Amino acid sequence: MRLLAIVGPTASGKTQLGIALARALGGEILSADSQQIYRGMEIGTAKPTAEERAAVPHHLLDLAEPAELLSAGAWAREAERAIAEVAARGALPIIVGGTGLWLRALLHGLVELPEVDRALRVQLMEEGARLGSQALHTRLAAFDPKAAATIEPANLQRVVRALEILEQTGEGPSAHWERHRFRPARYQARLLGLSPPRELLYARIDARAAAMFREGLLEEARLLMERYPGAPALERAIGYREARAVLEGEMSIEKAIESTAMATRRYAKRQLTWFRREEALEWLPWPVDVGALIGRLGEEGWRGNYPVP
RNA sequence: GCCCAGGUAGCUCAGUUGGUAGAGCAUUGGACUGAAAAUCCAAGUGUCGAUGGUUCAAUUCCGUCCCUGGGCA
Repeated sequence: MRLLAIVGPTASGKTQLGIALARALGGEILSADSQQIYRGMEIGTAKPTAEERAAVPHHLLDLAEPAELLSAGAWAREAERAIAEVAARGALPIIVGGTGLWLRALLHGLVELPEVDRALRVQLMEEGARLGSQALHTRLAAFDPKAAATIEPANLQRVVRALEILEQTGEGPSAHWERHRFRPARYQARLLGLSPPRELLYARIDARAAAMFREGLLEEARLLMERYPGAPALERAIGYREARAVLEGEMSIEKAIESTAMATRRYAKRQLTWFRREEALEWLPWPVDVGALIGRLGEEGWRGNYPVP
């Protein structure tokens, strides 16, 4: 099955480009964004607006409540289903998003494992907090030295995940990984990368952070916090955690804007690191010549059966 | 004008009983198989306010000056 994917760091213009391509090529958009899946988290996640969603069908937004957790695997299964639907309709599926792991989960699949056992995870994290990440890493090394060698002892999250796999399957993660290795590309995918010059990207991020607070992020966060107290997504997502600090009187708005922009810049940098490694990816020259790109993709047959407006 | 405290990395600061310095954050690079906007790893950076003196050697001690904050006038 053929599909297009537009990736890149946050604030690089993926949403806009996706819409332009979808309109011109008869496509529908599937978001690959780990935060835009949350209902109610609109401003802070820069979710496509109602107008944008009216212009082109969007999928995989608003899949969960902020209090819920959606695993990469669960999301990928949802995405497969949505892609099949879009394709069945004769439209070109266009994935738009910046969550590298989720893209990989969709395009290459993850190892086959049982769903995350929340209780087990909580228990292991508590142990980690008590005994230290190193101690759990030592335990992992005793059962699966290969996996332990690839995980930093200080990286509690990864150490715990590895121990979960061991507990749940009776087999160390390295055995699963070796059998899997992301080998099969499950779709005929054309990956396009957006990467504005760093200075410009950072300027856009700074402007966006300020705009979010100007456009009501605090109010949105306040309502969500009331409705979903302690929701992990609200504590984790950039912008929302800063908004919470403001609402709890721990931070000034100016500081929150600055801190949001800073965290976003760091996040964008990590996204770039992730996507740079993707060798099948074509980085589009900046600024993107959208008309030329549409022409080229159309000639190559990347289009749906929809009438081109 | 006088008194006190301070001036060290982009920022906040530590430090050197005299042998030209260091942490956190930022920045940059990297890792990533169901938390991924998460988590973790690595690296660079300095006319140590200026100037004169003492000394083999001054960012460190002494003098003068400049700047910042506070107090007194």
